Amino acid sequence: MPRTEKKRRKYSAEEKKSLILNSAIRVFSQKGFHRSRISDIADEAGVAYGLVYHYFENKQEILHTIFENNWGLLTKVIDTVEEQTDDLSQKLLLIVSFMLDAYKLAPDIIQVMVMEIARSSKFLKEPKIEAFEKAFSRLAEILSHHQKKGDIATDLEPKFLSYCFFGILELILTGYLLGTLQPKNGEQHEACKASLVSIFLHGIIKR
Amino acid sequence: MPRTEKKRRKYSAEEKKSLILNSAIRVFSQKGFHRSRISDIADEAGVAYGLVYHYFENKQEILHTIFENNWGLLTKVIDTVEEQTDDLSQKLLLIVSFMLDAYKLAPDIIQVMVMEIARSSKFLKEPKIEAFEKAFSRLAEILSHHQKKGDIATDLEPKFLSYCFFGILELILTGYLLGTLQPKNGEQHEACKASLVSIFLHGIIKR
Amino acid sequence: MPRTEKKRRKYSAEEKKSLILNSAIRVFSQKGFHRSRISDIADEAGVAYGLVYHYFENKQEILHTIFENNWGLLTKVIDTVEEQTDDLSQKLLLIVSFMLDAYKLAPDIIQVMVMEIARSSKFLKEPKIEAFEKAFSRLAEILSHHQKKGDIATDLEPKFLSYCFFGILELILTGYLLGTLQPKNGEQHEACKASLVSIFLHGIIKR
Amino acid sequence: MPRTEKKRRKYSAEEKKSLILNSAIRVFSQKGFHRSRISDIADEAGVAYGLVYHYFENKQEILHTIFENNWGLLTKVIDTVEEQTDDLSQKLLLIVSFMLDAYKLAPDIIQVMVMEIARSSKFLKEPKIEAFEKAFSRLAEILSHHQKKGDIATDLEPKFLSYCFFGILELILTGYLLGTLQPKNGEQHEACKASLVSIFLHGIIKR
DNA sequence: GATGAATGAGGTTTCATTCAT
DNA sequence: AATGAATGAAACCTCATTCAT
Repeated sequence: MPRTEKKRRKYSAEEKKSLILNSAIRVFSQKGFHRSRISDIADEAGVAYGLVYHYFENKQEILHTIFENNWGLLTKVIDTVEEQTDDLSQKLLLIVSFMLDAYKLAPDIIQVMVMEIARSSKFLKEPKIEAFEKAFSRLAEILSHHQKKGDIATDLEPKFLSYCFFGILELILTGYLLGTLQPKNGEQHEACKASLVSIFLHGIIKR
Repeated sequence: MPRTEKKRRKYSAEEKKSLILNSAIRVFSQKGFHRSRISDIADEAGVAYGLVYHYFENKQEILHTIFENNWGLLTKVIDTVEEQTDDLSQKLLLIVSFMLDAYKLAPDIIQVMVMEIARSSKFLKEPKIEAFEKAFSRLAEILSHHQKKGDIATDLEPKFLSYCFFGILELILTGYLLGTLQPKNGEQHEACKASLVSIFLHGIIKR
Repeated sequence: MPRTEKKRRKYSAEEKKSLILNSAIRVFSQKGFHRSRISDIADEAGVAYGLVYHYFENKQEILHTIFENNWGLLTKVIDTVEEQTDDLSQKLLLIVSFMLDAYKLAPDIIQVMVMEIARSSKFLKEPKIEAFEKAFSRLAEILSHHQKKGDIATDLEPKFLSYCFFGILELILTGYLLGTLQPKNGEQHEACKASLVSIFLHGIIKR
Repeated sequence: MPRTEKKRRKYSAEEKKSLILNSAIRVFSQKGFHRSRISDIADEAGVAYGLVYHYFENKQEILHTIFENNWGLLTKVIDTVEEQTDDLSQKLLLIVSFMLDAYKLAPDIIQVMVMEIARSSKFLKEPKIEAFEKAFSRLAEILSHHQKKGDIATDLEPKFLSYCFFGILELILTGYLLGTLQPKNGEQHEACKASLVSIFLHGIIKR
């Protein structure tokens, strides 16, 4: 019977959970959270739908886990940006890079984060909005620091700017996701990142 | 007493439809589209839920109607902006004004448009994405015109800029809606609009 | 105002009721009773659906009226057959003629009578089954009379034969209605009637 | 106590499906298809109504399954009749026997087949009419064979005769189902079958 | 761990019928 | 007589979740 055992033991518990989570991301991304059934996720993962409940409390918790796993990454990037450089434009480029590269690597995750979580956050328990808020605040702090340094015009509110910055990123990603904006590749992809930073820093006016 | 007749026919058909539509906007805005039941809408309007089906095919059509009614307004604003002025910054200000004022006047509508429609557009029928796309394209045309005039840096793609611009607006509104960003009033509200245009045109860097 | 009056008075009350009834027959025949909505009938008649309730108690009563109007005709034919001739085969031919001609003249009525009323009679109030029963009994009486006269084999139960006879007619009509059996025209239509009588009287065996 | 375990899994999946199907037959037969609710079926089967949807797409599919399961039996009987005997009257007796015995064994099934399916077939998807048609055609072929053999009068169309034959059977069964015709038992039941065959073959005229 | 049968709350939708105008 | 807005019971169906095996 060890042979059969092995077949079943192809994945460890943690791997199985991951498998289900990734299936969920794919399914949510394709059909949207509300239109996705637990059985869709289970089918995608190739497991019985009852098993999903071994690893997750309920459907909502799956979405929550996706959020936790990935939003943390952004937070971490923003947090470590300070350590990497002192240059404002470099800092912004790191954030832009992270997000656009993330789209390249895992558009499904971005889809879910942007579309499903942002959308429903208003109706969720407080903690999720707080998490969002934290990222915005951290960037605001960075901007505030540079404002004090004299890099940024003093009549602009850092928090407000933080929303502007992420707004640009979010809608560019949305355009990519909807297929109405063509994502670039290779060098152009990098140029695109620089462009975004430049637009935010210097605007679009020809100087 | 015919004038004060309270039971039925207080409203004309068109008014009743409007009543239901506005109730739907309020309910969708408070609970989100998926969490809203037809009976919630009917209760809010003070009618039997069967009546909702007298005026609308189904729940989705209510959302669709909200979209049609309001997205058209934005499209019209963008379309008429050209006739009002030749100045790029004035044009952008008109658009910004329309959207931020709309939030002031009817935050519920903005909530529904941004959260329920914009973010779930991927799952909607094609035509809706097209409608979105049209607004982006119209702005892109305007920007393209000014690029040719020499107002805008030539290395920037108008369509891309169009997404940046609306992205800023969208996330500012989202911040207002989530309550994480404080909307301003009166003069400051106007200053805020000018700020947004200025950020887009000249960036945030101190000159 | 007499002019307007006239327009409205195009139909008398009785004519309007007839109009609705005939529309109902057409609609029931096409969609079946349960799938037909009152509004379908009203549309077909070109009136408001509320008006249907001026002339009929409810939907069921419409069906009931169709039954009453038309089943009576068959009963009358069976009842008067005795007066017309003494010959068994002539009597049966009169009944067959009536039913097959009725199909030619008004297949919709036959459709409704056969499909909607016969089928649901089990679930209706007693009276309807009684009415059916009466037609079968009357024919049974006629057959019984001829049995006593020595025309019909004595080991056959007249009531039983009555069901056989109507069964033949009913399924031939059903075949016509379903389009799986080709109705004949003109002379062949008459020959068909004679055939049916002959089959019932002498069987199908070659003599 | 595992043997007497009463809560769940008393039946295998296939048995449970059968249980629901048989409950449906009973309910349809008593109340008619349209008047039967899914919950009636579930109650009759002693299960939650959601379970019905575990085994069947929808209500219509239940009816369809009943049809498939049982119409197939008749088709098979007609198909195998040729192998059993060369005598026309024996062949017809086998078919008559099958149908009248089926009524004895499972009047509910006959009720549903005759009342709900046969009579509403016009509104069902094409395939169902085709299935009916096939049985009629098979009998027509058999009759055609005997016509060529010289058993049956040459001026009669086999397809037409096939409708006559099934018409007789159908209305006799209808009489039984409506309770307006007394079904016989034992020997008389057998005599009744013979009678039907004889009527079809030799008619009712005293020779 | 794994399965999928079983449950039933919850929501949508239909449409016969009523009734003010 | 005529209209169609209004009502709400009724039924279907979905699917998250539980739980015996």
